[in-house]
Amino acid sequence: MKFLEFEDEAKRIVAEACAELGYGEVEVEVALPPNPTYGDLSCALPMRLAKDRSEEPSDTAVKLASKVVGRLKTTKYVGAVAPHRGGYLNFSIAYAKYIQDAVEAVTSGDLGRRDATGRSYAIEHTNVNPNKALHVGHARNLVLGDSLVRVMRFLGNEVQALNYIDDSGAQVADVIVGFRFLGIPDSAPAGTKFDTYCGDSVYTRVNKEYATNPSLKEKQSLVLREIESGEGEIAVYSKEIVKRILAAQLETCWRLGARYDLLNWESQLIHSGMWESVFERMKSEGIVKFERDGENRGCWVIPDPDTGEQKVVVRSDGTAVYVAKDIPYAAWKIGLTEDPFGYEVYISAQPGGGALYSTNLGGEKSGMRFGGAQTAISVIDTKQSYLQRIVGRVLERLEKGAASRYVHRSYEVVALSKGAAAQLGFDIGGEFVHMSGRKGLYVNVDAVLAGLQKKASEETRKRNPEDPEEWVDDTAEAVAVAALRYELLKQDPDKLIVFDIEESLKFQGDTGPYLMYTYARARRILEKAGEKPLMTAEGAGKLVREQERRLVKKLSMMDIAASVAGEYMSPKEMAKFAHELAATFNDFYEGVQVIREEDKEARLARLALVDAASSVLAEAMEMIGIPLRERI
RNA sequence: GGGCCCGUAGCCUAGCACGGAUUAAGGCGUCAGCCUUCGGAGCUGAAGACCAUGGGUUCGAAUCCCACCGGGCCCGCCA
Repeated sequence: MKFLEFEDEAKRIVAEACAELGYGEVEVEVALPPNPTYGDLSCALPMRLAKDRSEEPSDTAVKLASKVVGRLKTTKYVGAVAPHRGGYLNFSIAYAKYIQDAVEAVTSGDLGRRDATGRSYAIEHTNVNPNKALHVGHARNLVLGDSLVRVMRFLGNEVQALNYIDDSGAQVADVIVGFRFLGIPDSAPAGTKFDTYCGDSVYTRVNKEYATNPSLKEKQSLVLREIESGEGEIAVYSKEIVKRILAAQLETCWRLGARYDLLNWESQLIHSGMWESVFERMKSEGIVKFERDGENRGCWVIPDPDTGEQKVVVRSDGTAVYVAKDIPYAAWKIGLTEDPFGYEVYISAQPGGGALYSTNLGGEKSGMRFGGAQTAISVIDTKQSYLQRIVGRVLERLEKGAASRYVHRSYEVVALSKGAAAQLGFDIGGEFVHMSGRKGLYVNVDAVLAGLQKKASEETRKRNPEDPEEWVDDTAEAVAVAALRYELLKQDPDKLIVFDIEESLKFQGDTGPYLMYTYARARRILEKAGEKPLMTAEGAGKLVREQERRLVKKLSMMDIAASVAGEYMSPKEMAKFAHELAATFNDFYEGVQVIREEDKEARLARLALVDAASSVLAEAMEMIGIPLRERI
């Protein structure tokens, strides 16, 4: 938004001054000064110029500044420039004009989507095996992926949000084994969600049985074969169970604010014929080779050019391994294969969102097109990095440049603190432990949300004693989602999160609820004012307080944060920005009166500033999926 | 054995991509303040860090390079 214009102006006049002084064509870089007393923007160019010409940096800075000053009449937003003895040029914003334009831009809906690239993205996330309820580790994937979808859309890209359903793997088979061979009833007791029931009571129990009952393990491979063939009574039954579990999981996903465009079923991928055709191409291009002897005798392998190691893709019995499913799927995402799928509506309207489609085989395309994106982003945890690299390498061999269009957005997993494990009845040795669905050592997302919701509803009730129960519940639910999403998103994806239940029950400080609170506070001012905000040149001229300037400067930098978030596929940038903006607003709130300001022009201008700040905060919150409420 | 990631106050984190300003930024916790004033899920102040360690590059390193210590993960004809 306006800050970028301010930057561009500063760069321009420095470049012009350099040309005038005979420094030639120089690349002008600017940065935010470490301390606001230096100004609003700084440029270290004099230091570099001085070094090349063995001058004193401060002399160069002074010389350059004197030429830059002469050009200030050509700038709208650069109000002053000052040399600093360290060799810097420091620029200050011409605030009267800047405040007026920045606030008006926001009010008229210009949020500076100047990075709109119009690229197409296929972003895959969530991808939970349909045999259990989501745990907080899955939630990290979902929050990262869904926020990325939101950021990319904000930036003007066309995004398909994909959710891959592994309906033909061992994990699903285990649940079917439990129902069919251990006589476990296939309906959950009252009050328990079906996904939770299958994960907690069926999957873990079957895995315990495997240890003592070898014949049960044989049943698993029987079930697995039937499911994979897609035919027979067990396959039909499994499909029904998977649908029921998925329905329960989607409730949790929607609760967390995620929406998808397409479900990709692994069972259909297998029967689509894509693997066979990709495999033929891999053979003819020499990407895979058949091993005649050695330890991989009888297998098709992909050799690793770096290490000389081999990755088996087709076993000696002719069946394909796991990664062999990923290759055609990846190829489909970026359009390296024909699209074999039809698409049908799976759910006509997701809560607060559009239709959710599903692939089908041999059906109509119903006018929808998926796959074939310019760039595919797969949100998958860091453990899969090795396999994802192999996929990328194969794609690159199939088509030059394809590897750069297939991006593995990796992230570290969520582990449990000693305390959280203890609450689940596990006594662990160290300070944290990795979650395990098989052992039942995991924290259920619905349970976490329920705990957060309970605490939030107490807080909300205290503040709003007159409001109806229903409103309090709904508000508390939103606060709970805000708290969890923010906590999982704000931390760098490369860092392990050690989840602690007590620790997560915090609504103060650097949290999602803080953002909601700040937004509600701002909206309250606008509601109570009973006047229409109006930014005029006269009014803008009266906003000379430090808190007002900091606020307008911060809100005018949202597009910078969004473009960084998009460039590095790092939605946490938006979390950081939202928090900074909220803190800046609260500082303004404490120090500056709005409604009680007697001067009408100043009052209406300040109202306009509050209006703009709340709009920008809302936009940033939406990009990370934090719910907006007028009151909380 | 090969590879990837993490290490910043008592605790949790930001800053590292593109190296800059003798005040390294937040949050939790601790201590001291701010409700006759637009919502105290807020704000202000204090104490608390030789940025794991040792070298190197540079006028300048939390940031780049090398080494090393500690922690996590990956390297199946499992999925």
